[in-house]
Amino acid sequence: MEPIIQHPWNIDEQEAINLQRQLAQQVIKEDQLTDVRFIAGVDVAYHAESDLLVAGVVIIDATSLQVVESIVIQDTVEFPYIPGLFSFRELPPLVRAFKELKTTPQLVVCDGQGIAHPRRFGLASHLGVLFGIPTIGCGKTRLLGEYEEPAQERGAYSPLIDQGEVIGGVLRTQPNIKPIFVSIGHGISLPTACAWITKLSPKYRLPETTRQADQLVNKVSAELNSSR
DNA sequence: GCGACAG
DNA sequence: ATCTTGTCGC
Repeated sequence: MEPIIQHPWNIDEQEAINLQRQLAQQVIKEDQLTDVRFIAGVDVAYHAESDLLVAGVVIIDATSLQVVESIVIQDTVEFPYIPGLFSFRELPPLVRAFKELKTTPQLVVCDGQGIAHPRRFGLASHLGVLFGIPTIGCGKTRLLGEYEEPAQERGAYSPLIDQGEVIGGVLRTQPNIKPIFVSIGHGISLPTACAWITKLSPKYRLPETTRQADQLVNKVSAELNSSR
């Protein structure tokens, strides 16, 4: 699949921030999902002491949660890790991986935040607007916002709030286990996003999409080291 | 100035 | 993210 909008990646910090403020206006916070049969999961692994990285995307069947396709590509780091500008580091390689997909997903789950971001435009929102596809931001930790501990039952979630605005949900995917941070990426509502992440996490804390993508890039990343 | 800070 | 072994527990 190809991006529906294009913009430069070789920009500086200030230009990146301006771009986020502009593109954030295109984020849709209502459900636009249609016949969700395939869901994509993405992740990136880095090589310490080098500028190499491995980006991967897996497609899982929405019903069986089994992997039906996976793409892995190797690339070089071109942007530093700056909280708030994460997508400018991981999106370039992920876009390359998406271009090689044969299967078109109807939903994408990202390892990082969606609108739970200082300018309401985290990795998930950026990827969603770029491809014009529904996305969910699913982070293991918080970037910003305050919240109350959610109930202990699986599927329970409490609002993540910043500046008096609900920017996401702190979701309990497994009973009595540390919750994860879910937020709207693009083309989906928070309740629907939390429902999907809960469905995608029948056995573990993290959804199958990110677990599978994680295993994929880590495996390839490890083989890369041993062969040197 | 100090503390926080997705991966 | 990555650096890193064993270990307590279901």
